[in-house]
Amino acid sequence: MTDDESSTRLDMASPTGRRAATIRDVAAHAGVSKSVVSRVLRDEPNVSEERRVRVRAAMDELGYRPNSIARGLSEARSGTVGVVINDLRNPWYVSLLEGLATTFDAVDIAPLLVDSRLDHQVGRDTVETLLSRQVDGLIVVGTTDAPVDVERAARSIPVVLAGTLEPDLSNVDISVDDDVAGARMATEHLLRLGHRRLAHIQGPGMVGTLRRKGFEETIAAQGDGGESVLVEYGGTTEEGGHAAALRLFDAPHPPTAILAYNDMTSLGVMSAADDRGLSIPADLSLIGYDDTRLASLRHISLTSVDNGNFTVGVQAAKFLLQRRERPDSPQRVYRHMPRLVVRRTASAPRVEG
Amino acid sequence: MTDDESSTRLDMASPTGRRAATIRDVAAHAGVSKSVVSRVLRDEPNVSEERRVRVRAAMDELGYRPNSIARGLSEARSGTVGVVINDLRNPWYVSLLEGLATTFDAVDIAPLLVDSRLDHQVGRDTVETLLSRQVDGLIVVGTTDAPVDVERAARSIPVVLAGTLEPDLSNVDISVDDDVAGARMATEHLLRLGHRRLAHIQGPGMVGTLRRKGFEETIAAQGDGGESVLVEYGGTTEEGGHAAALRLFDAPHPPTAILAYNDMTSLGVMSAADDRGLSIPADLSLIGYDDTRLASLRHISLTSVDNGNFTVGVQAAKFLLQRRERPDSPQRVYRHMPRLVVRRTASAPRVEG
DNA sequence: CTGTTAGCGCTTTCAC
DNA sequence: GTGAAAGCGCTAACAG
Repeated sequence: MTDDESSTRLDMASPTGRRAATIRDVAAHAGVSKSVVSRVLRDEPNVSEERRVRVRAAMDELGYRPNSIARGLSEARSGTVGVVINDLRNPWYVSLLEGLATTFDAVDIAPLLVDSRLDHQVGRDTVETLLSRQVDGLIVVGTTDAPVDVERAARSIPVVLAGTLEPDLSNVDISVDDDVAGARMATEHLLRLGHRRLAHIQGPGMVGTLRRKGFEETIAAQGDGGESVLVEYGGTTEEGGHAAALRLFDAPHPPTAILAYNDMTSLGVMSAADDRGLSIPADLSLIGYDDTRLASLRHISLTSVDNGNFTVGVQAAKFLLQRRERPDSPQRVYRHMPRLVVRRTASAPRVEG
Repeated sequence: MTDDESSTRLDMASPTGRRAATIRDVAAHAGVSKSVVSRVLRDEPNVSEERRVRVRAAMDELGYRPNSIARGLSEARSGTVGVVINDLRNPWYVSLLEGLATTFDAVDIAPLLVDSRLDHQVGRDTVETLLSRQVDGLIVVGTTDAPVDVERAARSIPVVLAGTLEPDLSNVDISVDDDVAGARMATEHLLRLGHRRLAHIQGPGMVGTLRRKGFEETIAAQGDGGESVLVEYGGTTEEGGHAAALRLFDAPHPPTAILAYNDMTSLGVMSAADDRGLSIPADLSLIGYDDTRLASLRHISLTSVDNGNFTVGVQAAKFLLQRRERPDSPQRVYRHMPRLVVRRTASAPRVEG
């Protein structure tokens, strides 16, 4: 206390520098104990109104700003969650991130964003770094290249997968869209338009498998059995889509309609069509997936499946918050129902069949 | 010491839970003092090789993971910097972010990414929140809507502007590309192709002014004086570009070439050209700015000015690190020399003049 | 080289 | 209601 008194006369409000006011300074300035200030800070009830006011005033006068790091140390939490994204350059995750940020903001949690691809390049262990920063949880956005680390992390902190289904662990929640349903909607649309020569450009992983499944099952269930059905692997990139599309065009019975794995590969299909002088949608119908900002650009105007990534992000964040309360609760999966956004790249085929 | 001994028998290595091992546990396990462990942790020299090995072994056995929060509290720093972006949805910043991340990674600093637009919506004070999280610095990416907060922040921590010139404060460094030069390169390209009816779609702020300046000065300096020169305001969005382009098309002497503020507005120009049945580049040449991933999509293949955002980000991060050492050093400005990336949207005009 | 003693700024008992 | 004391996990003097 004695030295508190002496160090109190720093009286901030001055411009540059001076060490920032601490809870102790406020206490001294208001003539109360640290405890009282701490209680006021946390809006605890058991503080007389009079002193509460005094403390608030002191805080203002000193320009006091609570140190959330110190608080975290005491409370054994950091108020941050790690958000691992595999590649920032492919911006399908943007809405998802906004969903996360919005939800976490409300409970005063800050996302620590890391690009695992970048980390990988510099040989840094993404997850380990996050853990040593004491993140209160981990959100894995999209397919990760370090499933083992994720599993390890899940042993000590809540982990949620957003927009991906792997790695599937019993204590890791999942928030995704329903890829089978999304692919079904798109395929139904193409069938209804009258297409009978259809192709799918498949993407990687479980998500890729599910979208393909939705595509094939829908044709099997709703077609007349006479359809020609092609599938080519095209990865996730424009280049992959371009290459896959060219292979499809060269097939004996080239498709009149393509359902691509995502919007990026759709762009590749569009440029392949350009290369071959095929006009979209007159000669070729095309549907993408993700309904990214790309798809909605008028110049592109790509019919696409909206995967509801904002909502998926919100739900992922909620899962994390809930699992923080009950770490051992059983796995929960949220499947968002996607919807088809019809734009200008899909129409009836020029010639039937 | 005594109670250390007793609390030591937790012997981690077990799966779920158990409180994480601390420096104290390691010390006890290795039979040394906390100080020694701390020294080993920080790779200080004055530790005997033998004990160093013992400590390392103890760390491994206990699965020890340093708590960087606690370290930060001691060292009065957090190992994080706030990165404020005005709108995550416009992805021009992606490379810049990667430049930042790469540089900060190397010195073990984690970026705390916040979208000030989002914060604004929920009525949260972006900068204040970051300050209470004790960020060691602030990077403002692109135009900010809270220049006052930035100024306030600059009084207590290092602040650097990346990709923007405002607010211009004496103790705030700036890392940008040279917009006048970039616009000049693009305009020269158009002039050399033979265009004499040129237009610019201007963007907001200082950056917008500079690009316009580069455009106009180049024509004044290198044209023959007979050019027709138009400027329309188009903001930063596709919609803005679309509207501005339509106005230009309706002018008495519509341009044969347009330099747009950025790639997004260029996309708007492309769709406006679609609307009017104008073919690019046959009827209209178009150059964008930023050389985003959009521009490089084959289907778009937009000639654009590469602003070197990765480098700009790297330099911004370096400025921050340097200013951390010498907070009162004079303002420094890094201007990256951009370069023109020629693709398919600009060619010689169909008819001369 | 090593251990002891103080903190960093805050929360959290636990008496009063 | 309030305050004193202990402690979160680590670093930073300072004696030995």
